Amino acid sequence: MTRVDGKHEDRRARLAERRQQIVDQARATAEAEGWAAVTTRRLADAIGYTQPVLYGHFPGGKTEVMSAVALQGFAELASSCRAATDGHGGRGAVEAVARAYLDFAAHHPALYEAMFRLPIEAHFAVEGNEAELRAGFDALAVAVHGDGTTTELFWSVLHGLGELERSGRLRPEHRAERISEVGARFAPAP
Amino acid sequence: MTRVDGKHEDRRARLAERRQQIVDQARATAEAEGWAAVTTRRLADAIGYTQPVLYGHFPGGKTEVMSAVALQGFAELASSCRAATDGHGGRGAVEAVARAYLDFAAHHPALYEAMFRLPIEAHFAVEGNEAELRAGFDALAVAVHGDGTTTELFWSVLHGLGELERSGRLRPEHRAERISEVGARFAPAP
DNA sequence: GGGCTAGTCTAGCGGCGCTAGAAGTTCTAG
DNA sequence: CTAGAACTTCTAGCGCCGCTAGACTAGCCC
Repeated sequence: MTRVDGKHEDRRARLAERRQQIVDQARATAEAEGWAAVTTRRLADAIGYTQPVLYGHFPGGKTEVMSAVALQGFAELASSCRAATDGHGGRGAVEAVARAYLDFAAHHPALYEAMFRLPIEAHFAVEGNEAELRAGFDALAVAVHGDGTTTELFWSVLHGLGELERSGRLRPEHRAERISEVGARFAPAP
Repeated sequence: MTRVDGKHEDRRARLAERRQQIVDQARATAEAEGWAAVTTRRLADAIGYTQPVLYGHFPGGKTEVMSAVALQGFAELASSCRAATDGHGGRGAVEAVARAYLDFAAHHPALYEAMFRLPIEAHFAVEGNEAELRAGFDALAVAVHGDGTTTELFWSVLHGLGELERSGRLRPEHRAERISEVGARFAPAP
């Protein structure tokens, strides 16, 4: 039985590793050349297999791969925002989180795109994503120290800033000023 | 000479009309079935011609068509926001503009997508778009009555709210509350 | 050994954006 | 009046896309 279990274990591990390879490769390619350059053929090729193998791991095709990448993103963004509040409070925490959020969006544009450009149902279709999505929101809530509506507004500013900065619609040289003003307008009342 | 001019006039008019047909058809199809359903073949078919004719009007292909649709959108959004401030001042104006902006984004999701999902260079590549883009920003500036940075921030909240609402990430039943809070946080000092 | 299952691949479908070059039509110049 | 230039439009095709049916191997169980 141990042998059989060992085999099954092996198999599971091999599949899991390959699945991760796909996700990593997709993310890397997207970040380097954009999501349009991520095709099922290229992806399958990069891991040394053919398309049907990829579809074995992700029956939903490219969309499901993007969703898996996005899930990683949500975890990383939440963690970045939580880390940013360390040692800060009040307005300082708000600005620190804002900076962390915008840095994340700026440094991983393709990842951020997967997280927010995809219809949300695509994410919820995958098991256990809800907690991940929730965690990021909570990290913002801690910083602004407000009710749900305030947090939603805070999130919206950050998301809006990230998108507009990325598409070159805001003056890059005024970035620090914008973050400071976010602090002024969203700092919790003392 | 009048005859020759008349012919040329005719030709210009015919071409302009067909161009407009393409733009209108693209917009309608996108709004009804999403931009993925807008293909050069379908578009050409819908106006009773073939693909090369469409490419004669829009050498940049689908992207350039989207850009033309987006341009219409910028004009309409700016006009909506300007109209919203009429008869309001201070916080009232801010909330009115916010409501107008979000209504626009909610009622024309495909149009809004063309405006902001497309790289900005695509828009500037078309002659005379800069003024259109500027006009919308100015309408926001009037409402918040602040400097450039404040307006950028106000724009970011609206854009962020629009995108997150559209993708179902904010609680729909708290929409009014969010707009009211935008008013509270962005009303110009009296 | 002989059948069964799992894993993988080949080959193909329909559709995409885009374009070269043929064919038809209208205008112009001699 | 006619020959050719210029314009307009179409046919047909390229290479790529996401996705899938069915053939082929290799290892396991009886």
